[in-house]
Amino acid sequence: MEKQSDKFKAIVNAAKSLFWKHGLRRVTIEEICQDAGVSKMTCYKYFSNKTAIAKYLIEEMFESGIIAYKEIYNSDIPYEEKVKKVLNLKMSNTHEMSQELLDDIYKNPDQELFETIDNIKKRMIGIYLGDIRDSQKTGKIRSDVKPEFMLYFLNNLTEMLTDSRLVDIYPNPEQMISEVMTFFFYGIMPRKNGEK
Amino acid sequence: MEKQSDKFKAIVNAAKSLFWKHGLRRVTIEEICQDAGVSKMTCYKYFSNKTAIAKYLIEEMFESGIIAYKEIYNSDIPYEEKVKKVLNLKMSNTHEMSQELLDDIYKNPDQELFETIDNIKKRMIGIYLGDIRDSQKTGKIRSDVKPEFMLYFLNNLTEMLTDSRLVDIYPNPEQMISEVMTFFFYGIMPRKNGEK
DNA sequence: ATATAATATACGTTATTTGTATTTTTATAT
DNA sequence: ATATAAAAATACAAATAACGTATATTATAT
Repeated sequence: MEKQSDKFKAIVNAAKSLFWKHGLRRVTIEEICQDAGVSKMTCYKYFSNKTAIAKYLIEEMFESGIIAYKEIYNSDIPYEEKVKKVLNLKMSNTHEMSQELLDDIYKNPDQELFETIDNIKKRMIGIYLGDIRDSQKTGKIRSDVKPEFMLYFLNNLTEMLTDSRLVDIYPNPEQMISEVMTFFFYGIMPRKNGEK
Repeated sequence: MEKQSDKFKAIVNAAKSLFWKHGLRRVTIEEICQDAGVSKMTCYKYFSNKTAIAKYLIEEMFESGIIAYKEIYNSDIPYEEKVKKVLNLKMSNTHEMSQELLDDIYKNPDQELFETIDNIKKRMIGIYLGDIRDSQKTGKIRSDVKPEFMLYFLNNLTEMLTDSRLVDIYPNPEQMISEVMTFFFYGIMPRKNGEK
């Protein structure tokens, strides 16, 4: 029982470090098995093919992403802090996954992976939208904004935050996030007297 | 004339960044061509196959390495400084070339690349040995040491300097090199009075 | 000893890569 | 404009590599 799961973990770990470094198409199953110290047959016991391994890894990643997000959202810190932390989380997630891998996933001929990601995305959108509506009800943010617009804008923000044309303007990412965050919360208008 | 060399450079550059990142076997010629923005036929004009491109790149790299070394050796700085700089050079060279690539080269089925590197190494050994003998004649270093032993020891040093078990002992690489250098020049015995 | 699980090996089947040949496009000079 | 040369696009057979499965061998534990 425990030995099985050891092998399983070995396969998953080997696959992860290879996929994360080289993407999907450059990595072969035999290579994964070698790195995992496991025979090909054992690998096929757990996964029917390479895509299945990738699928498992991606699901696992998103799952832990959701948990990390929920932890931030449910924590007892100011709302602005939460948004900042979530943005940071999303940024680090996209960065740790190589462009190589993302490209391979989206260009994948069999659309299984694409659908997997699509499903997870839908789940996350649901969670996000729910949280935004919740925040509107409790007066954390303006309620005369469509949650969908807000979500779209947030996604756009994370893209912006990884765009070198923006990044290069600031000496460090923290300063960039601060400025973007302030803009996000208060817009470009100068603060009125009395507003903090 | 100039356009040709542009394409050539594009191919070489694309191949270099791909090889350096993924090694040899993961990279295909078509991929190189795509990245270089060049058709496959054009690529085959300049290189007969993938190995030929790698061969060119490796020769170019070692060539520039030799030039960099000679520049240090012929420069007008204290002998100890020279050795330190050469060690630094060798360290950065091995680091910039990924382990991935080195593995592929040594495991390469056709031994052309291996021979290429072997030849270059022989050339470099000749240069090194000559310089060591020269240094012995001019009294820079003890003459009762076999140059071959010295060279072997120097190569061993560069290996040590990239060994994490050693690296982890020091807060930064510079300090490590300093200590190793002092040991290399003076051994473990305390300095005699009057010696600087 | 026997059953179980993993490994090693071999192998036919696909899929990919290679290197070349042919045609089409593009650029350049006359 | 037209001829010429060079590169790109396309197509393709041959070689190679990867896939997935079957079978024999070797450990391991009961």
